[in-house]
Amino acid sequence: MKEISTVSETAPSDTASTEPAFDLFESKFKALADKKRLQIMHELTKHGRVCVCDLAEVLEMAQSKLSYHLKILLDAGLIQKESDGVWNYYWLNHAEVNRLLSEELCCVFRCSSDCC
Amino acid sequence: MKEISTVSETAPSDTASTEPAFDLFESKFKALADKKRLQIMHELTKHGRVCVCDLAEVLEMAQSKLSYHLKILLDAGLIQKESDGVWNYYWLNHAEVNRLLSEELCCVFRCSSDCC
DNA sequence: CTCCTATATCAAAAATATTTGATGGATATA
DNA sequence: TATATCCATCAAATATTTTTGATATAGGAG
Repeated sequence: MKEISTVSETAPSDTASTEPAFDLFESKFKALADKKRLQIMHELTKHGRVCVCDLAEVLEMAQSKLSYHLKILLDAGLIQKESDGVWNYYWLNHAEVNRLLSEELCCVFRCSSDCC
Repeated sequence: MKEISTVSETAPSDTASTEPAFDLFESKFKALADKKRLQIMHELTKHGRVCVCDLAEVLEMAQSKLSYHLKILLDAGLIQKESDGVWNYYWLNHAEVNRLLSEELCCVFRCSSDCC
C-alpha cells in the first residue's frame, strides 16, 4: 500500500449517502448502451412521433424485439409513448436526453432539425 | 400496416452508410452503463489522478475486479493511464467525457472542482 | 538474489441481457 | 359476428457481461 495517501484527505463522511444517484444513471446509460436502441432514438430524432409498425419497417426489426427495446427506453425515461386506437406512438423525451447528453450529440439525438 | 406513411418521405438513400457511428457510441455508453464504473469515474472526478491501490481501497473493490472495470473505461477512451514504477495512475479524459455528457452532469463527472 | 507489493490477465462460474417464436388482448373493418 | 392488424408479454434458447480466485509479471527493498 502506498504511504502518502492522496485519497484519505477527504472528509470521512464522504460515503454512500452523499453520493450521486448512480443507480439512476446506470439505468439510463444501460438504455443507451445498445446499437439497436441508439438507432431507435435516432429514428425518433429524425421523424418525431412514430408508430411502432413504421419503426419496425424502417429498422427492419422483428416486432417483438422492437417492443422489448422500446420498453427499455421508455422505462429509462428517454422516450415517451401514447396510444391512438390500435396504434402506439413513441417520441423522444428531449428534456431527459438533453439533461444527459452533450450538445455535441445533437445531430444524433438531441434536436429534431438541423441544429449543427 | 398504416396507410399514410410519415416515414417513407425521407430520401431512399437514408440508409446505413450515412448513419452516425452507433457502434462507437454503443461502446462508450456500455462503459458508462455500470454503477461500479460510474463510481470509479466519480472518484477520478473528485481526486484527479489516482493510483489503482488507492481506488481499490476507497471503492472497497477487489483488485482484479477493479482492473477489469478500469480496462473497460480505458478502452472506451473515458479515462487515461500512466505507469510510474509499480504504480499505475488513472484519471478522467475530460475532453471525451465533455464530448459525450451534458453540462448538467458536471457535478458528477465533468469537472474536478465546484463548477455547479 | 530473494521477497514483497502493485497490477494485469486468465479461465470457470454466475449473473444479466437479448433474441426468437408463440400467444393473447384490443381495436378496427366488413 | 368473423376476421385482420397492431402490439405487449411470456418462456425458452442464446449470447454477453461480470465476478471470483488463481497465476504471472515487473519493480523496489533488503
